[in-house]
Amino acid sequence: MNRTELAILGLLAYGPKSGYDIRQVVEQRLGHFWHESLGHIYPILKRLHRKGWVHRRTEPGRAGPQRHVYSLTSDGRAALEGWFREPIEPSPPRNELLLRIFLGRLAEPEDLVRSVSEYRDRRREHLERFRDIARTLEAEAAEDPDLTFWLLTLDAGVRAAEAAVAWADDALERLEPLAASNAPHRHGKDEPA
Amino acid sequence: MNRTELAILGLLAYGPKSGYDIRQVVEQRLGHFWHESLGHIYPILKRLHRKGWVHRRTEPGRAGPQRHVYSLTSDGRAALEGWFREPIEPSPPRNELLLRIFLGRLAEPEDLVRSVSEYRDRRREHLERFRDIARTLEAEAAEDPDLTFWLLTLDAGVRAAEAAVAWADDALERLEPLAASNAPHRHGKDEPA
DNA sequence: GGTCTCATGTAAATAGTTACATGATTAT
DNA sequence: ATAATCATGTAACTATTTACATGAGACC
Repeated sequence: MNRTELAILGLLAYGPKSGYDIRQVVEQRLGHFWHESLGHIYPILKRLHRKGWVHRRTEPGRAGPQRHVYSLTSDGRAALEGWFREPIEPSPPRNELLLRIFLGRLAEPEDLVRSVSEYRDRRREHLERFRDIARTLEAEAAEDPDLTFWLLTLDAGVRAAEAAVAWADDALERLEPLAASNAPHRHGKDEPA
Repeated sequence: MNRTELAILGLLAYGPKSGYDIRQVVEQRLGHFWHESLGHIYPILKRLHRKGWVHRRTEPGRAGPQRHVYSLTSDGRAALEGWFREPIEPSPPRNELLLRIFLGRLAEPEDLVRSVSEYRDRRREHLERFRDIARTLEAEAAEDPDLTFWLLTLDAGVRAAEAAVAWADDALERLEPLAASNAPHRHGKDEPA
């Protein structure tokens, strides 16, 4: 069962939505751990409809483009519930920064330092953003029955970002000396064995 | 420029390899942050050859299947060096566990608890494995010029896994009470708004 | 004799992104 | 006027996995 299908079913369980709506929700609420493009959402909605997991209604009395609103059918809800019962299998890792570090001996140390710095900055921004959102949610959605779950996803983001920043700080301490000793007088780079 | 192409170029920079060899190295050395399947490696090698980034040599005097050994050309090395100079753009997130947590109100709390427990166990195993490998490397490859870089990738894994386990522990503390109050007397599940 | 590892590759399918195409409404 | 937002969808492309197909040699 496709992950995108599940994500969409999950969001529809909270109420009917158009493809465009789904995109908004994914971007605004799931953005820190999930991503979907419109070019993917529309075909998947079509597929879900073919399978009978969603019902499609065209909003009447609209000028311009038609608005199609989708809602969960009972089959769709059953599929969603089935997913919750299934184990999650880890997705194969692909961390481009770590690939670059691993091959680090082939690179100019300054390039590694820059790569890690940029990563650290990005993760620091995430950290602040996640904390901000968590604070806002705690204040403005204090009564929401979903609050616990949302805070858990944010906390996961915060912890991961903290660990990433701490790693990057440490990595920079080890990489900067290499760049410093390399910079003053540059000959040709050593060929790897 | 394709990430798999880069990974393969990077490994070939350490010496000529066959597709099969590359698979072994990816699995054994890059396994904690990178993945490639054979069905992907072979076509990519073909493509790299077409682009003139690798040279292909068929090993003579072998019975059975031919062994094709690839090595970097200077164009290939240039491509690799270009990559080091380029910024890394973050890949769109897709965290299935967090998706499940986010939609948690739709699930049975026990299912959430199980999902998080399994995740925690998996990450704990990673943690031990990474620490093991780091210890082994420090002892057996103390002189290797790549050691620093390898240890950095492992440290990233260790820190990420530690943060993940800590998060999971905390999440379980918040989710288990929900499961407990749910389990004794189960009526129908509440419908979401 | 059977299974594991070595060794290559192709084919089919799935997943997903980006660019294209269209056009109304609303705010500046 | 013009840009942004609302709104849908398709087409082309890229990436990637899994299954299939083949066969030798080594080990048990």
